[in-house]
Amino acid sequence: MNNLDLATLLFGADVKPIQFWFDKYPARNLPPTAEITRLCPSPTGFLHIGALYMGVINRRIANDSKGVFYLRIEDTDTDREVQGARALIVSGMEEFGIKFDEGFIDGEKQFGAYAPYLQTQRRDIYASFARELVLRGRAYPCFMTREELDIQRSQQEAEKVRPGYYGKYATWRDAPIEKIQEKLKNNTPYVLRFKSMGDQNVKRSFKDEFLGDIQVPQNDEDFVLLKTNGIPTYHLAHIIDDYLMRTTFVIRGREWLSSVGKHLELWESFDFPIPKYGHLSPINKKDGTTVRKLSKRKDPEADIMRYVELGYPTDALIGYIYRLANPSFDVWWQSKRQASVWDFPFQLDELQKSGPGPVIDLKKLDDISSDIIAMMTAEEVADRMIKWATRYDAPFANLISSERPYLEKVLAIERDLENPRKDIANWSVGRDSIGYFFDSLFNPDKVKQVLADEKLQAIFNSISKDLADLMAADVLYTTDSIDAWLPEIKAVADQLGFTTDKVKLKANPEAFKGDFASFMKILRLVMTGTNRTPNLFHVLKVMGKERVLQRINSVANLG
RNA sequence: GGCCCUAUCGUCUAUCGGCUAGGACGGAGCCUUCUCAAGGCUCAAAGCAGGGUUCGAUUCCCUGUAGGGUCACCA
Repeated sequence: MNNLDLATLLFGADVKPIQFWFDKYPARNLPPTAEITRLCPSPTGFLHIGALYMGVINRRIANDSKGVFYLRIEDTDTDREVQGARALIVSGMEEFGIKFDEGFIDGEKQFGAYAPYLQTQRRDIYASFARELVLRGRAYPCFMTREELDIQRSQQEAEKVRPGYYGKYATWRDAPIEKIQEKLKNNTPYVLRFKSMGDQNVKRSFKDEFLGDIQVPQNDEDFVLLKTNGIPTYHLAHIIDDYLMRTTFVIRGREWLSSVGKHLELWESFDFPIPKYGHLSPINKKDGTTVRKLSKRKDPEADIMRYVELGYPTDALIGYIYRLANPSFDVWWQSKRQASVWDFPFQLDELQKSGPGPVIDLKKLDDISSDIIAMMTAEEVADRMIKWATRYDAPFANLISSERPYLEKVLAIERDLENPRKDIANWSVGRDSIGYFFDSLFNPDKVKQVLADEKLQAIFNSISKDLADLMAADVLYTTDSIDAWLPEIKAVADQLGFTTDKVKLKANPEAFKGDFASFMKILRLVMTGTNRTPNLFHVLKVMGKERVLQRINSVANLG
């Protein structure tokens, strides 16, 4: 009995030799500097912000080296697979403008010369390579049940030795062929294990692209290559897929760092060239006093669609991600706010390497986001706001899109300045920040309440009739500049018994209703119901005379 | 517990032995002003601890401490 006999016993005679796959998937025709990167999510739920982070980095590395970036979905854990998760991954990346050169068009359809990009559709490939390892004497079947493994583990723990399937604990490693044949004859389930040649006590040096040179112990575990159901574990699938798809740069989570020993030995057992590896820390969040990884189950902010729902432009999140990846984003952004975040000169060697990983900070996202929105034209803001509201706030969408020209005028206020207005961080604040411009959202009752709270109700009541008359002057709405408008509105205040002369007011407070500022405050509240508005000159001009008079009357008439 | 990684303002971080430790976000104050936002100016805010090496250590080394990761037929 030799390796070939064992291979045939395990896999039958029909499995294709690995050369078949080498022929089917030839090397890519790319310059040697081109990086081939990939994103390999598991379809276990929504698209995690960490996956987007990985996606941005991998996309940029491929772009900057004129390489290829592809999507491969790792669904070897059939138990954890969530229905529809594949489609969520594809649509989510698309939403954020991350394109794949190969992979999936939607949750089902695939494209690219190295297809399939879904691991459960690659079982024939894995079988060939698993068989190859048997031929090379580097893999063998193991018939231990989970119960037996558990018992062995407990014993190891009791003896205070490192738990695991290695060395003398690798029961089936050198089992006589008769025993294997017997088990096989009875159809006993088995896993295929790797036959490790490593020594845990020997360190080997490993270069991580982000962490630098580190020392890792050699692998000595006979870990599982094929599960009982014939599906490979991550370890086997990773090596085969990344070899056949010619990945040059594997970027993955920090949690894989302690598996590199296994992977290095696997690469070598196949005589495949080892790609570059880079391990990145996860994104964390502050939970009370502790910092922990953003959890798919517990943290809504881990879901990238959450940011879309909140109305952040997708570029804001991309910018924020660049910022996490490259601290120099801050400096660049300061001088380039009008640029697209995608133009950021991403530097690979700047990727953060500190241990725990960054803590997510939504305030920074707001900052970047309001910068981005401030740089948009009114037309663009209108488009995006309507688009967002159509999805998440239909009544508001109907309202603002039915008065589109008015909406654009509203959004144009203080936008064409050198330092444009920066008061919108996401579309969901639209209602609060510009809602009062629209009559159906303007509530005279509320305005009255605010006036009462501010103790301005009595003054307003005493001037409301004259105010309406004076505000009917066309000049208040036709002047082109604040400088020209201000004297006009001051004259109105004057005629109503307010004064701009603080000295006079102080000398004789009883003679006046208040200063100019308090007049403006009343006018502002009557028009908008809030103290937080742009310059009143613009507000009145955009609202127009009719609306202004109507609002004065509606607030006054409420008794 | 073993192994691996990491350790600078509240947060993200810069510093490739010379530091009065820099920037950004957030915070405070002032200026501008009809309010807000923005903008300008200013302020508060950090090197985990202890040992070495060195003329000099945030930077290099050791120990401790803390955090993270990992020790699955999960990825």
